[in-house]
Amino acid sequence: MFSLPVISEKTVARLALYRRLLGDLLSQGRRSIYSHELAALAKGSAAQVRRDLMAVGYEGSPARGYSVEDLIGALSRLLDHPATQKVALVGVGNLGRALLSYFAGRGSQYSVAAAFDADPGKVGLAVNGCPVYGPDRLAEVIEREGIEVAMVAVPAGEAARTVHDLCTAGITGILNFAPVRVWVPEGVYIEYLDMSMSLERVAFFARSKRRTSQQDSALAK
Amino acid sequence: MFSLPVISEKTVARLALYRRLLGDLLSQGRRSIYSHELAALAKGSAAQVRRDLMAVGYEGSPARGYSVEDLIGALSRLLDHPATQKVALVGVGNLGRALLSYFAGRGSQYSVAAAFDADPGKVGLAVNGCPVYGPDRLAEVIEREGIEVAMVAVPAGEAARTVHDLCTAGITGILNFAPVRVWVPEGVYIEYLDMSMSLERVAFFARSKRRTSQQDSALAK
DNA sequence: TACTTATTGTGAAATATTTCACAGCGTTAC
DNA sequence: GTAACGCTGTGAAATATTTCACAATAAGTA
Ligand SMILES: NC(=O)c1ccc[n+]([C@@H]2O[C@H](COP(=O)([O-])OP(=O)(O)OC[C@H]3O[C@@H](n4cnc5c(N)ncnc54)[C@H](O)[C@@H]3O)[C@@H](O)[C@H]2O)c1
Ligand SMILES: NC(=O)c1ccc[n+]([C@@H]2O[C@H](COP(=O)([O-])OP(=O)(O)OC[C@H]3O[C@@H](n4cnc5c(N)ncnc54)[C@H](O)[C@@H]3O)[C@@H](O)[C@H]2O)c1
Repeated sequence: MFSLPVISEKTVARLALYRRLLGDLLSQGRRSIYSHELAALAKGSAAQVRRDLMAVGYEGSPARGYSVEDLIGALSRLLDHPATQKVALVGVGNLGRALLSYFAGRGSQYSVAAAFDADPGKVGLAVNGCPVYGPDRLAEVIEREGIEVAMVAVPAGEAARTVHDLCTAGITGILNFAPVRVWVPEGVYIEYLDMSMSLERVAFFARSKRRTSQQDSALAK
Repeated sequence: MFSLPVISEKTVARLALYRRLLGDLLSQGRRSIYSHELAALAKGSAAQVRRDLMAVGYEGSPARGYSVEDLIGALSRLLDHPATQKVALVGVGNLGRALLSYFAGRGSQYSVAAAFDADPGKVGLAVNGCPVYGPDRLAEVIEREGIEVAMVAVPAGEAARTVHDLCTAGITGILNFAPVRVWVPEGVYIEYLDMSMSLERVAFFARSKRRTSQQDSALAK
């Protein structure tokens, strides 16, 4: 039993990416892989891959590299909850429905066990197999199901209240799709997934790319 | 006419956030703001805000801070295209439809001018005011509309082909929602918006939070 | 067996990012 | 008028992250 070496947010993001890439590789029948190969897939450097994997505790062999299967296992032990983790969704609108279909579809580590919506017409339905409750039952259902992580897809004006209620109900991790920053207490991790800001970033760098690179001919192939 | 001081990806992300926060502020009637106030909203430091704003070229006054309105203008001149920018969407499924409703709804800088889907039953429809074309018309429509940025929401297996076609059609910025890494030529900027990886990150840090902090009582309020 | 080769794990260097700290400057108060 | 205040812009220090470089090592070869 030893304390985690404090893994940086950036490293966790890359470890999750490695696992995804390794999963593809495994399904293609690949048994082992070298750091420089994984680096090429992840668009990073071999040294970075090795450095990141130090945090995981899994060791490869100089001759064979890393066992794809074992490395996925080691990453999963680090990244995943021991049991399949239940997730809540608040806001079953256009985005919420897409999320339900996405997370229902795949045999994922995560299952959306409860959804909440203020629209009485939606309460009581089951969307993609997930029951929809009224927001008044938030605390009760979250406690009963043992849910610790939630996704927020309510209108921007409702997000602050929703996030506060989730924190009160004992949630410790929140993925917020509403384009507003909200306060959370110590001990709660919140991440913002803001699609328009992503699009702004893409548009910005698209323009600077265009300005600085003439070699679009690389496409010729 | 002077060359941009090469703004880092992280800085651009924060500048976009500042603009969003300033927009909220402006609509609340706020006229000016100090770096430490903006920092508090953005969960950063005052020094970081000032450093970031150096890249924008806008200067505040020691007495009044920054004019909210003028700063939004300066950020927009840096971040935005001179004209409202047209965006393409490929894949009008569950996620694609949500995106169309989202970007149609707001008087955004970005307008989704064309959508593409392989399903013949969807071709010819207008979803949220956006026409849906067949994938065979990708190059033609993108050229005609002068589109430079695209969002990809097709199934994972189709993403590589779709991205390649977009690059060939002259797109220089791509926001990819499909959970696969794909190759793009020099001169094209691609960003991955991977929701399951975001959720994994949230679940991971939710657990480490829980382990390290007892002061959930901060919620008491 | 001994030699060759290619890779890993990691200390140390290099680089990128963030924070510190303070000179300089409008504004306000007297 | 001028002193005091609290801010901005920025060089320099501190910190975080990435890359370099190499000893250690396992496998293949003869
Ligand atoms: N649609 C997208 O693709 C998209 C993209 C990026 C961001 N977003 C953001 O995600 C959020 C949801 O977007 P949407 O398009 O699904 O909106 P939507 O209006 O279609 O859905 C919002 C849902 O939230 C429910 N709701 C409202 N208040 C609630 C409350 N207090 N508790 C529980 N449920 C409540 C409504 O009944 C509705 O079903 C918005 O903040 C939006 O800005 C959406
Ligand atoms: N639904 C979500 O909330 C969600 C969340 C995260 C990621 N994603 C990813 O986004 C992508 C789309 O998800 P979805 O739920 O909308 O799937 P979906 O199956 O509902 O929609 C996919 C759409 O793409 C179209 N399509 C297929 N091949 C095409 C091609 N070659 N050219 C143009 N159109 C094509 C299909 O006709 C369909 O309309 C997937 O890669 C998925 O993994 C979805």
